[in-house]
Amino acid sequence: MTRKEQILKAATVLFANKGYAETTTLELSETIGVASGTIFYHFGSKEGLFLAILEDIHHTIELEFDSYFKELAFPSGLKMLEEVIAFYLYLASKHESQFMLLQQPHTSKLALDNSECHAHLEAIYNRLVEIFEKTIVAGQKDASIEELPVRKTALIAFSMVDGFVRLKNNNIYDAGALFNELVKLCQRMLESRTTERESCHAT
Amino acid sequence: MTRKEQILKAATVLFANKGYAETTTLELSETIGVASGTIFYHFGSKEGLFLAILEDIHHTIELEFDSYFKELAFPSGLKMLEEVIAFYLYLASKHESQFMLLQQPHTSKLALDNSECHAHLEAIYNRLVEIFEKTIVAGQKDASIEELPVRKTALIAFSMVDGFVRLKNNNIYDAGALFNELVKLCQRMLESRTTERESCHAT
DNA sequence: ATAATAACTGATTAGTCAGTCAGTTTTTTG
DNA sequence: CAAAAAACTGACTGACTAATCAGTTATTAT
Repeated sequence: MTRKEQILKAATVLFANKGYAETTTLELSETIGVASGTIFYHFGSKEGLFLAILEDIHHTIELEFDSYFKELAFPSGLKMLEEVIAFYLYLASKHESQFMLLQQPHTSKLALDNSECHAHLEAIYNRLVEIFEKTIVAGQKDASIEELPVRKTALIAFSMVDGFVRLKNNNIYDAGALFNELVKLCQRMLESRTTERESCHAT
Repeated sequence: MTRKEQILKAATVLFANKGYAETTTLELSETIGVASGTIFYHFGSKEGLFLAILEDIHHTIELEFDSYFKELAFPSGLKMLEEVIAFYLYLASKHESQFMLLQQPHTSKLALDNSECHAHLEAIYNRLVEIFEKTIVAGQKDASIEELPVRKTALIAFSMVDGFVRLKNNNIYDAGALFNELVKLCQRMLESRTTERESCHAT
Protein backbone atom coordinates (compact mmCIF):
# COMPACT_ATOMS: atom_id res chain seq x y z
CA MET A 1 0.00 0.00 0.00
CA THR A 2 1.28 3.44 -0.87
CA ARG A 3 1.17 6.28 1.63
CA LYS A 4 -1.76 7.79 -0.21
CA GLU A 5 -3.75 4.57 0.03
CA GLN A 6 -2.82 4.22 3.71
CA ILE A 7 -4.21 7.66 4.44
CA LEU A 8 -7.34 6.95 2.41
CA LYS A 9 -8.11 3.71 4.21
CA ALA A 10 -7.36 5.02 7.69
CA ALA A 11 -9.50 8.09 7.02
CA THR A 12 -12.39 5.88 5.87
CA VAL A 13 -12.34 4.04 9.20
CA LEU A 14 -12.06 7.20 11.29
CA PHE A 15 -14.67 9.19 9.37
CA ALA A 16 -17.06 6.23 9.52
CA ASN A 17 -16.64 5.60 13.24
CA LYS A 18 -16.13 9.10 14.62
CA GLY A 19 -17.77 11.23 11.98
CA TYR A 20 -16.23 13.69 9.55
CA ALA A 21 -16.22 16.82 11.70
CA GLU A 22 -15.20 14.91 14.80
CA THR A 23 -12.07 13.51 13.14
CA THR A 24 -9.12 15.92 13.00
CA THR A 25 -6.43 15.76 10.36
CA LEU A 26 -3.87 15.66 13.18
CA GLU A 27 -5.48 12.56 14.70
CA LEU A 28 -5.56 10.94 11.29
CA SER A 29 -1.87 11.64 10.64
CA GLU A 30 -0.92 10.31 14.08
CA THR A 31 -2.77 7.00 13.64
CA ILE A 32 -0.80 6.33 10.46
CA GLY A 33 2.45 7.85 11.69
CA VAL A 34 2.94 10.54 9.07
CA ALA A 35 3.27 14.29 9.32
CA SER A 36 0.00 16.19 9.11
CA GLY A 37 1.26 18.01 6.03
CA THR A 38 1.39 14.74 4.08
CA ILE A 39 -2.40 14.54 4.05
CA PHE A 40 -2.63 17.94 2.40
CA TYR A 41 0.20 17.11 0.02
CA HIS A 42 -1.81 14.17 -1.34
CA PHE A 43 -5.40 15.35 -1.08
CA GLY A 44 -5.21 19.16 -0.98
CA SER A 45 -7.85 19.54 1.70
CA LYS A 46 -9.96 17.56 4.16
CA GLU A 47 -12.89 17.74 1.76
CA GLY A 48 -10.66 16.56 -1.09
CA LEU A 49 -9.79 13.55 1.03
CA PHE A 50 -13.47 12.87 1.66
CA LEU A 51 -14.27 13.00 -2.04
CA ALA A 52 -11.39 10.62 -2.79
CA ILE A 53 -12.85 8.20 -0.24
CA LEU A 54 -16.25 8.42 -1.92
CA GLU A 55 -14.64 7.68 -5.27
CA ASP A 56 -12.91 4.68 -3.72
CA ILE A 57 -16.21 3.38 -2.30
CA HIS A 58 -17.85 3.86 -5.69
CA HIS A 59 -15.04 1.89 -7.32
CA THR A 60 -15.22 -0.89 -4.71
CA ILE A 61 -18.96 -1.34 -5.18
CA GLU A 62 -18.71 -1.37 -8.96
CA LEU A 63 -16.07 -4.11 -8.76
CA GLU A 64 -18.03 -6.22 -6.27
CA PHE A 65 -21.19 -6.03 -8.34
CA ASP A 66 -19.45 -6.78 -11.61
CA SER A 67 -17.97 -9.98 -10.23
CA TYR A 68 -21.20 -10.98 -8.44
CA PHE A 69 -23.44 -10.61 -11.47
CA LYS A 70 -20.95 -12.53 -13.61
CA GLU A 71 -21.79 -15.78 -11.87
CA LEU A 72 -25.55 -15.47 -11.44
CA ALA A 73 -27.53 -18.67 -11.60
CA PHE A 74 -30.32 -19.49 -9.16
CA PRO A 75 -33.11 -22.12 -9.08
CA SER A 76 -35.73 -19.37 -8.68
CA GLY A 77 -36.10 -15.63 -8.19
CA LEU A 78 -37.36 -16.19 -4.67
CA LYS A 79 -34.35 -18.33 -3.77
CA MET A 80 -32.15 -15.68 -5.38
CA LEU A 81 -33.65 -13.10 -3.00
CA GLU A 82 -32.20 -15.01 -0.07
CA GLU A 83 -28.78 -15.10 -1.71
CA VAL A 84 -28.96 -11.44 -2.62
CA ILE A 85 -29.78 -10.34 0.91
CA ALA A 86 -26.94 -12.50 2.19
CA PHE A 87 -24.62 -10.93 -0.39
CA TYR A 88 -25.71 -7.43 0.58
CA LEU A 89 -25.08 -8.11 4.27
CA TYR A 90 -21.76 -9.77 3.37
CA LEU A 91 -20.75 -6.63 1.46
CA ALA A 92 -21.85 -4.34 4.27
CA SER A 93 -19.76 -6.41 6.64
CA LYS A 94 -16.71 -6.82 4.38
CA HIS A 95 -16.67 -3.07 3.70
CA GLU A 96 -18.18 -2.05 7.01
CA SER A 97 -16.51 1.35 7.27
CA GLN A 98 -17.34 2.22 3.69
CA PHE A 99 -21.01 1.35 4.18
CA MET A 100 -21.13 3.24 7.46
CA LEU A 101 -19.66 6.28 5.75
CA LEU A 102 -22.41 6.15 3.13
CA GLN A 103 -24.97 6.24 5.91
CA GLN A 104 -23.38 9.29 7.59
CA PRO A 105 -25.54 12.41 7.31
CA HIS A 106 -22.46 14.40 6.30
CA THR A 107 -22.32 12.40 3.08
CA SER A 108 -25.83 13.18 1.90
CA LYS A 109 -25.41 16.72 3.22
CA LEU A 110 -22.35 17.31 1.06
CA ALA A 111 -24.12 15.86 -1.98
CA LEU A 112 -26.57 18.79 -1.90
CA ASP A 113 -23.98 21.38 -2.96
CA ASN A 114 -21.14 19.30 -4.37
CA SER A 115 -21.85 17.79 -7.76
CA GLU A 116 -18.95 15.34 -7.62
CA CYS A 117 -20.22 13.94 -4.33
CA HIS A 118 -23.76 13.84 -5.69
CA ALA A 119 -22.72 11.93 -8.81
CA HIS A 120 -20.87 9.29 -6.81
CA LEU A 121 -23.72 8.84 -4.33
CA GLU A 122 -26.31 8.52 -7.07
CA ALA A 123 -24.23 5.93 -8.93
CA ILE A 124 -23.57 3.95 -5.76
CA TYR A 125 -27.22 3.85 -4.71
CA ASN A 126 -28.35 2.88 -8.17
CA ARG A 127 -25.97 -0.06 -8.05
CA LEU A 128 -27.22 -1.07 -4.61
CA VAL A 129 -30.87 -0.92 -5.63
CA GLU A 130 -30.07 -2.72 -8.88
CA ILE A 131 -29.35 -5.93 -7.02
CA PHE A 132 -32.96 -6.05 -5.82
CA GLU A 133 -34.35 -4.97 -9.17
CA LYS A 134 -32.59 -7.82 -10.96
CA THR A 135 -33.90 -10.27 -8.38
CA ILE A 136 -37.48 -9.09 -8.76
CA VAL A 137 -37.29 -9.22 -12.54
CA ALA A 138 -35.83 -12.73 -12.42
CA GLY A 139 -38.47 -13.88 -9.95
CA GLN A 140 -41.28 -12.45 -12.04
CA LYS A 141 -39.99 -14.34 -15.06
CA ASP A 142 -40.19 -17.69 -13.28
CA ALA A 143 -43.43 -16.68 -11.49
CA SER A 144 -41.93 -17.04 -8.01
CA ILE A 145 -42.26 -13.30 -7.34
CA GLU A 146 -45.49 -11.30 -7.56
CA GLU A 147 -46.09 -8.80 -10.38
CA LEU A 148 -45.26 -5.70 -8.32
CA PRO A 149 -43.78 -2.48 -9.74
CA VAL A 150 -40.09 -3.34 -10.05
CA ARG A 151 -38.34 -0.06 -9.25
CA LYS A 152 -40.58 0.96 -6.36
CA THR A 153 -40.55 -2.49 -4.81
CA ALA A 154 -36.77 -2.71 -5.17
CA LEU A 155 -36.36 0.66 -3.44
CA ILE A 156 -38.41 -0.50 -0.47
CA ALA A 157 -36.61 -3.84 -0.25
CA PHE A 158 -33.33 -1.93 -0.37
CA SER A 159 -34.33 0.53 2.35
CA MET A 160 -35.45 -2.46 4.42
CA VAL A 161 -32.11 -4.26 4.21
CA ASP A 162 -30.21 -0.98 4.51
CA GLY A 163 -32.19 -0.11 7.62
CA PHE A 164 -31.24 -3.52 8.98
CA VAL A 165 -27.54 -2.80 8.40
CA ARG A 166 -27.93 0.46 10.26
CA LEU A 167 -29.69 -1.26 13.15
CA LYS A 168 -26.72 -3.63 13.30
CA ASN A 169 -24.07 -0.90 13.08
CA ASN A 170 -25.77 1.30 15.67
CA ASN A 171 -25.71 -1.54 18.19
CA ILE A 172 -29.11 -0.60 19.55
CA TYR A 173 -30.43 -4.12 19.19
CA ASP A 174 -28.77 -7.46 18.59
CA ALA A 175 -29.63 -7.32 14.94
CA GLY A 176 -27.27 -10.14 14.04
CA ALA A 177 -29.75 -12.66 15.44
CA LEU A 178 -32.42 -11.36 13.08
CA PHE A 179 -30.94 -12.50 9.77
CA ASN A 180 -33.22 -15.51 9.30
CA GLU A 181 -36.30 -13.47 10.11
CA LEU A 182 -35.22 -10.74 7.69
CA VAL A 183 -34.88 -13.22 4.82
CA LYS A 184 -38.16 -14.94 5.63
CA LEU A 185 -40.10 -11.68 5.87
CA CYS A 186 -38.59 -10.36 2.66
CA GLN A 187 -39.63 -13.51 0.87
CA ARG A 188 -43.15 -13.36 2.29
CA MET A 189 -43.29 -9.76 1.10
CA LEU A 190 -42.37 -10.56 -2.49
CA GLU A 191 -43.37 -14.13 -3.24
CA SER A 192 -46.05 -14.90 -5.73
CA ARG A 193 -49.43 -16.09 -4.39
CA THR A 194 -51.69 -16.12 -7.41
CA THR A 195 -50.79 -19.76 -8.07
CA GLU A 196 -51.72 -20.93 -4.57
CA ARG A 197 -55.05 -19.16 -4.49
CA GLU A 198 -55.99 -20.18 -8.01
CA SER A 199 -55.26 -23.84 -7.37
CA CYS A 200 -57.41 -23.55 -4.25
CA HIS A 201 -60.40 -22.10 -6.06
CA ALA A 202 -59.96 -24.60 -8.83
CA THR A 203 -60.60 -27.56 -6.56
CA MET B 1 -42.36 29.92 24.83
CA THR B 2 -39.71 30.68 27.39
CA ARG B 3 -36.15 31.52 26.37
CA LYS B 4 -35.04 28.07 27.46
CA GLU B 5 -37.63 26.38 25.26
CA GLN B 6 -36.72 28.68 22.38
CA ILE B 7 -33.08 27.63 22.61
CA LEU B 8 -34.04 23.97 22.90
CA LYS B 9 -36.26 23.99 19.83
CA ALA B 10 -33.86 26.02 17.68
CA ALA B 11 -30.99 23.74 18.69
CA THR B 12 -33.06 20.68 17.74
CA VAL B 13 -33.53 22.03 14.23
CA LEU B 14 -29.88 23.06 13.80
CA PHE B 15 -28.40 19.86 15.26
CA ALA B 16 -30.74 17.76 13.11
CA ASN B 17 -30.01 19.60 9.87
CA LYS B 18 -26.35 20.58 10.26
CA GLY B 19 -25.13 17.99 12.74
CA TYR B 20 -23.99 18.44 16.33
CA ALA B 21 -20.32 19.22 15.74
CA GLU B 22 -21.08 21.40 12.74
CA THR B 23 -23.40 23.65 14.73
CA THR B 24 -21.64 26.28 16.88
CA THR B 25 -23.15 27.74 20.00
CA LEU B 26 -22.55 31.20 18.51
CA GLU B 27 -24.58 30.34 15.42
CA LEU B 28 -27.33 28.97 17.62
CA SER B 29 -27.45 32.09 19.79
CA GLU B 30 -27.53 34.33 16.71
CA THR B 31 -30.46 32.51 15.11
CA ILE B 32 -32.55 33.08 18.23
CA GLY B 33 -31.19 36.53 18.96
CA VAL B 34 -29.77 35.93 22.43
CA ALA B 35 -26.30 36.30 23.86
CA SER B 36 -24.15 33.20 23.58
CA GLY B 37 -23.80 33.09 27.35
CA THR B 38 -27.54 32.49 27.74
CA ILE B 39 -27.19 28.99 26.31
CA PHE B 40 -24.65 28.08 28.96
CA TYR B 41 -26.68 29.75 31.68
CA HIS B 42 -29.62 27.44 30.95
CA PHE B 43 -27.89 24.23 29.89
CA GLY B 44 -24.40 24.37 31.37
CA SER B 45 -22.68 23.00 28.30
CA LYS B 46 -23.27 22.06 24.69
CA GLU B 47 -23.61 18.42 25.70
CA GLY B 48 -26.05 19.38 28.45
CA LEU B 49 -28.14 21.07 25.79
CA PHE B 50 -28.03 17.93 23.66
CA LEU B 51 -29.17 15.76 26.55
CA ALA B 52 -32.03 18.16 27.27
CA ILE B 53 -33.11 17.84 23.65
CA LEU B 54 -33.07 14.06 23.93
CA GLU B 55 -35.20 14.25 27.05
CA ASP B 56 -37.61 16.49 25.18
CA ILE B 57 -37.83 14.01 22.29
CA HIS B 58 -38.43 11.20 24.77
CA HIS B 59 -41.22 13.20 26.38
CA THR B 60 -42.79 14.07 23.02
CA ILE B 61 -42.86 10.45 21.90
CA GLU B 62 -44.30 9.23 25.19
CA LEU B 63 -47.10 11.79 24.91
CA GLU B 64 -47.87 10.98 21.26
CA PHE B 65 -48.01 7.24 21.95
CA ASP B 66 -50.12 7.60 25.07
CA SER B 67 -52.77 9.58 23.19
CA TYR B 68 -52.60 7.28 20.14
CA PHE B 69 -53.06 4.06 22.05
CA LYS B 70 -55.93 5.60 24.05
CA GLU B 71 -58.19 5.57 21.00
CA LEU B 72 -57.25 2.27 19.43
CA ALA B 73 -60.01 0.42 17.63
CA PHE B 74 -59.53 -1.20 14.27
CA PRO B 75 -61.54 -3.69 12.22
CA SER B 76 -58.52 -6.01 11.97
CA GLY B 77 -54.84 -6.22 12.85
CA LEU B 78 -53.92 -6.02 9.18
CA LYS B 79 -55.96 -2.85 8.69
CA MET B 80 -54.37 -1.52 11.86
CA LEU B 81 -50.95 -2.05 10.30
CA GLU B 82 -51.82 0.45 7.59
CA GLU B 83 -52.94 3.00 10.17
CA VAL B 84 -49.87 2.39 12.29
CA ILE B 85 -47.47 2.98 9.40
CA ALA B 86 -49.37 6.13 8.50
CA PHE B 87 -49.16 7.25 12.13
CA TYR B 88 -45.44 6.56 12.26
CA LEU B 89 -44.81 8.57 9.09
CA TYR B 90 -47.10 11.30 10.39
CA LEU B 91 -45.06 11.45 13.60
CA ALA B 92 -41.76 11.48 11.69
CA SER B 93 -43.09 14.35 9.63
CA LYS B 94 -44.69 16.30 12.48
CA HIS B 95 -41.50 16.01 14.55
CA GLU B 96 -39.13 15.89 11.60
CA SER B 97 -36.14 17.47 13.30
CA GLN B 98 -36.55 15.31 16.37
CA PHE B 99 -36.65 12.12 14.30
CA MET B 100 -33.71 13.25 12.21
CA LEU B 101 -31.74 13.90 15.38
CA LEU B 102 -32.44 10.36 16.56
CA GLN B 103 -30.97 9.07 13.33
CA GLN B 104 -27.77 11.13 13.67
CA PRO B 105 -24.71 8.97 14.37
CA HIS B 106 -23.68 11.39 17.12
CA THR B 107 -26.72 10.33 19.09
CA SER B 108 -25.98 6.60 19.12
CA LYS B 109 -22.28 7.44 19.57
CA LEU B 110 -22.95 9.41 22.72
CA ALA B 111 -25.15 6.64 24.08
CA LEU B 112 -22.10 4.37 24.29
CA ASP B 113 -20.49 6.31 27.13
CA ASN B 114 -23.30 8.42 28.52
CA SER B 115 -25.84 6.48 30.54
CA GLU B 116 -28.44 9.25 30.50
CA CYS B 117 -28.32 9.36 26.71
CA HIS B 118 -28.44 5.58 26.56
CA ALA B 119 -31.48 5.37 28.82
CA HIS B 120 -33.43 7.89 26.76
CA LEU B 121 -32.54 6.23 23.47
CA GLU B 122 -33.50 2.80 24.72
CA ALA B 123 -36.84 4.03 26.04
CA ILE B 124 -37.58 5.88 22.80
CA TYR B 125 -36.78 2.92 20.57
CA ASN B 126 -38.80 0.57 22.74
CA ARG B 127 -41.77 2.86 22.33
CA LEU B 128 -41.27 3.05 18.59
CA VAL B 129 -41.02 -0.72 18.20
CA GLU B 130 -43.97 -1.19 20.54
CA ILE B 131 -46.34 0.24 17.99
CA PHE B 132 -45.53 -2.63 15.64
CA GLU B 133 -45.58 -5.22 18.41
CA LYS B 134 -49.09 -4.23 19.46
CA THR B 135 -50.26 -4.38 15.88
CA ILE B 136 -48.83 -7.86 15.35
CA VAL B 137 -50.35 -9.13 18.59
CA ALA B 138 -53.74 -7.67 17.67
CA GLY B 139 -53.56 -9.14 14.20
CA GLN B 140 -52.63 -12.55 15.50
CA LYS B 141 -55.63 -12.48 17.82
CA ASP B 142 -58.06 -11.90 14.94
CA ALA B 143 -56.07 -14.22 12.66
CA SER B 144 -55.32 -11.51 10.08
CA ILE B 145 -51.59 -11.63 10.82
CA GLU B 146 -49.41 -14.73 10.60
CA GLU B 147 -48.05 -16.47 13.73
CA LEU B 148 -44.54 -14.95 13.47
CA PRO B 149 -42.27 -14.19 16.45
CA VAL B 150 -43.65 -10.87 17.72
CA ARG B 151 -40.55 -9.04 18.91
CA LYS B 152 -38.27 -10.01 16.04
CA THR B 153 -40.90 -9.32 13.42
CA ALA B 154 -41.74 -5.96 15.00
CA LEU B 155 -38.04 -5.00 14.97
CA ILE B 156 -37.77 -5.71 11.27
CA ALA B 157 -40.99 -3.90 10.45
CA PHE B 158 -39.71 -0.97 12.47
CA SER B 159 -36.34 -0.89 10.74
CA MET B 160 -38.18 -1.05 7.43
CA VAL B 161 -40.35 1.98 8.13
CA ASP B 162 -37.47 3.79 9.82
CA GLY B 163 -35.27 3.13 6.79
CA PHE B 164 -38.04 4.60 4.69
CA VAL B 165 -38.08 7.78 6.79
CA ARG B 166 -34.33 8.09 6.31
CA LEU B 167 -34.67 7.61 2.57
CA LYS B 168 -37.19 10.44 2.60
CA ASN B 169 -35.11 12.75 4.78
CA ASN B 170 -31.92 12.15 2.80
CA ASN B 171 -33.64 13.23 -0.40
CA ILE B 172 -31.83 10.61 -2.43
CA TYR B 173 -35.03 9.30 -3.96
CA ASP B 174 -38.54 10.68 -4.10
CA ALA B 175 -39.62 8.46 -1.24
CA GLY B 176 -42.87 10.34 -0.70
CA ALA B 177 -44.36 8.65 -3.76
CA LEU B 178 -43.67 5.25 -2.25
CA PHE B 179 -46.11 5.36 0.66
CA ASN B 180 -48.77 3.15 -0.91
CA GLU B 181 -46.18 0.55 -1.94
CA LEU B 182 -44.69 0.57 1.54
CA VAL B 183 -48.04 -0.17 3.16
CA LYS B 184 -48.91 -2.84 0.63
CA LEU B 185 -45.57 -4.61 0.98
CA CYS B 186 -45.70 -4.47 4.77
CA GLN B 187 -49.14 -6.05 4.71
CA ARG B 188 -48.03 -8.76 2.29
CA MET B 189 -45.12 -9.41 4.63
CA LEU B 190 -47.24 -9.93 7.70
CA GLU B 191 -50.72 -11.02 6.61
CA SER B 192 -51.99 -14.41 7.53
CA ARG B 193 -52.34 -16.96 4.75
CA THR B 194 -53.59 -19.97 6.64
CA THR B 195 -57.07 -18.46 7.12
CA GLU B 196 -57.62 -17.84 3.44
CA ARG B 197 -56.66 -21.36 2.63
CA GLU B 198 -58.80 -22.72 5.49
CA SER B 199 -61.90 -20.73 4.57
CA CYS B 200 -61.33 -21.86 1.03
CA HIS B 201 -61.10 -25.46 1.99
CA ALA B 202 -64.16 -25.07 4.22
CA THR B 203 -66.45 -24.04 1.36
C1' DA C 1 -40.63 50.71 47.42
C1' DT C 2 -36.81 47.90 48.32
C1' DA C 3 -34.27 44.01 48.72
C1' DA C 4 -33.28 39.64 46.78
C1' DT C 5 -33.22 36.51 43.24
C1' DA C 6 -33.20 35.04 38.62
C1' DA C 7 -32.28 35.95 33.81
C1' DC C 8 -29.28 37.65 30.66
C1' DT C 9 -25.10 39.88 28.40
C1' DG C 10 -20.86 39.95 25.55
C1' DA C 11 -15.98 40.71 25.82
C1' DT C 12 -12.45 37.65 27.06
C1' DT C 13 -9.82 33.28 27.34
C1' DA C 14 -7.54 29.10 26.56
C1' DG C 15 -7.55 25.82 23.36
C1' DT C 16 -8.27 23.50 18.79
C1' DC C 17 -8.31 23.12 13.94
C1' DA C 18 -7.46 23.10 8.74
C1' DG C 19 -4.25 24.59 5.96
C1' DT C 20 0.65 26.63 4.67
C1' DC C 21 5.32 26.58 3.44
C1' DA C 22 10.28 26.63 3.63
C1' DG C 23 13.22 23.18 4.06
C1' DT C 24 14.63 18.08 4.12
C1' DT C 25 14.67 13.38 2.50
C1' DT C 26 13.74 9.92 -0.91
C1' DT C 27 13.08 8.38 -5.54
C1' DT C 28 13.51 8.74 -10.39
C1' DT C 29 15.72 10.05 -14.54
C1' DG C 30 19.42 11.03 -17.90
C1' DC D 1 26.81 9.71 -10.13
C1' DA D 2 24.49 14.14 -10.43
C1' DA D 3 20.60 16.65 -11.21
C1' DA D 4 15.77 16.96 -11.16
C1' DA D 5 11.46 15.69 -9.45
C1' DA D 6 8.47 13.84 -6.13
C1' DA D 7 7.41 12.74 -1.41
C1' DC D 8 7.44 14.14 3.03
C1' DT D 9 8.12 17.02 7.32
C1' DG D 10 6.55 19.77 11.34
C1' DA D 11 6.64 24.30 13.21
C1' DC D 12 3.67 27.98 12.39
C1' DT D 13 -0.64 30.85 11.48
C1' DG D 14 -5.05 32.85 11.47
C1' DA D 15 -9.62 31.67 12.07
C1' DC D 16 -12.81 29.74 14.98
C1' DT D 17 -14.99 27.58 19.24
C1' DA D 18 -16.84 26.11 23.93
C1' DA D 19 -16.94 27.97 28.06
C1' DT D 20 -16.27 31.77 31.66
C1' DC D 21 -17.48 35.54 34.50
C1' DA D 22 -17.94 40.19 36.12
C1' DG D 23 -21.36 43.16 35.44
C1' DT D 24 -26.25 44.55 33.92
C1' DT D 25 -31.24 44.15 33.53
C1' DA D 26 -35.68 42.11 34.61
C1' DT D 27 -38.65 39.68 37.80
C1' DT D 28 -40.39 38.29 42.16
C1' DA D 29 -41.07 38.44 47.14
C1' DT D 30 -41.57 41.04 51.36
